[in-house]
Amino acid sequence: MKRTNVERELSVEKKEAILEGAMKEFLAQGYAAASMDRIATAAGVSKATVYSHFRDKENLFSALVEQLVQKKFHSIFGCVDSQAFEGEPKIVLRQLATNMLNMARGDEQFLNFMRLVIGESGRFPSLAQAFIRNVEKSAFSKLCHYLASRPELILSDVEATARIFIGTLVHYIIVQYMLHGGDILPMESDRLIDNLIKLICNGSKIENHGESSSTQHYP
Amino acid sequence: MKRTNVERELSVEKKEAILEGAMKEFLAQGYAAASMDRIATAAGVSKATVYSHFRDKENLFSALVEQLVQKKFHSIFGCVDSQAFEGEPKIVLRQLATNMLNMARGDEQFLNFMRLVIGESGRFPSLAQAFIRNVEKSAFSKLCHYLASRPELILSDVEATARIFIGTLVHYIIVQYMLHGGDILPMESDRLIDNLIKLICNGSKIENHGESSSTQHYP
DNA sequence: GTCTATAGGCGGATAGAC
DNA sequence: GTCTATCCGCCTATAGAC
Repeated sequence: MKRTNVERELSVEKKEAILEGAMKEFLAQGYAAASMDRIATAAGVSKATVYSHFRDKENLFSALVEQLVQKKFHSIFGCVDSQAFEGEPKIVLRQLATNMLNMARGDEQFLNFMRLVIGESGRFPSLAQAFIRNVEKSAFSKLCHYLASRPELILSDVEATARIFIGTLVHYIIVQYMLHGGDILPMESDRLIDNLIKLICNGSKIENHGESSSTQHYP
Repeated sequence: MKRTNVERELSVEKKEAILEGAMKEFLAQGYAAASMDRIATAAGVSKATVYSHFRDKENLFSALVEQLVQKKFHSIFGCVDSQAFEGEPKIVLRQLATNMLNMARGDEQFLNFMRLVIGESGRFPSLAQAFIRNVEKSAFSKLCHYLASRPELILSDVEATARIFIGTLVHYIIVQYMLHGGDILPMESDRLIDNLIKLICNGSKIENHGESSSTQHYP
């Protein structure tokens, strides 16, 4: 019985090593160009061991992306503790936006993960949806709750406002960092953030034609 | 001499056929999974003919993306004639946003093109930059000029505002259409557009601390 | 469970006839 | 310029020993 436990633990260690090797290979090469040989080598196991833990390449890829989506990139605001969502909007929103852009800038692993999810979203729609469910939705939901909790923000539509906020920042990350647009369309991140916050915090004196936003629950 | 001309024309036709076949294959399969055999078959020529027109797979891919970037997807506002950029902001901006989302929704060819450019932007940075230079920059520039031409819009920063407008819509396209988020994070496009336009058109009573915006020229 | 060795196929790229 | 036929390597996946 003792030997079985040891073997189980070894097996689990190998499985984790395989996922780690797969991460390096898939993030660097993309799905199609990734090689099971190189994954095995990077994990320090034989190719047959890889196939004993994962049915085929597709299966390994799915397992990897689901793991990354649930653990490593659980939220776009991943590096932001929940207590940061308390305080004046101008301060909190600036902090949030700054953290988001600083996290993405230069983090080639994160940028490659986004490239992979978007690039394969046509052939792996369920993985793209897993990404939405975990990363995008949790960030969106957190921001909606915060926006709705601040009475000084009289927003006619909290969800739409959250989309504008996140969309502006994600698009900035895509153009400047992922697509290497920094030299072609330069724009200081602080300048964008300043204007985004001004728009949201000052431009909210509009008629509230929606349902009461007191007991609303966001996705 | 006459035979030479005929041969030249045939050759040009074949080259165009190859690019057309390459478009189908690359947009459907991505770069790495695309096959030169299938491209040749789709173009109705032999594989050797493909290699007589293009040095290798990378070369063909680059030529294709550059062509698509310059011709087919020259502007995100591609389907919008320039004369549409005249009139009241609330009307023009709504028309612009609506056209943009309608163009992207369901156009699998366009969505696959975006997936390809983003997905390969790590391994083909110069193609991503070609995309920025042609598509993103021209849309951005048009919008900046329009925003600056409307005196009723007192925007403290035209370029930042244009980024917010385009970023919000591009992010919507990515989440809803490319990543299949429509069922997970539903949001009517009109609802987002309404709020975006309200924010830009009503929330612009802010101090103008920038340089005069009368004779500014945008990228 | 893990390994070595190998099957079997499809990939990109080319030689040489016409 | 275009074709047919072919080279050779790397790919995914598996068989069988330990």
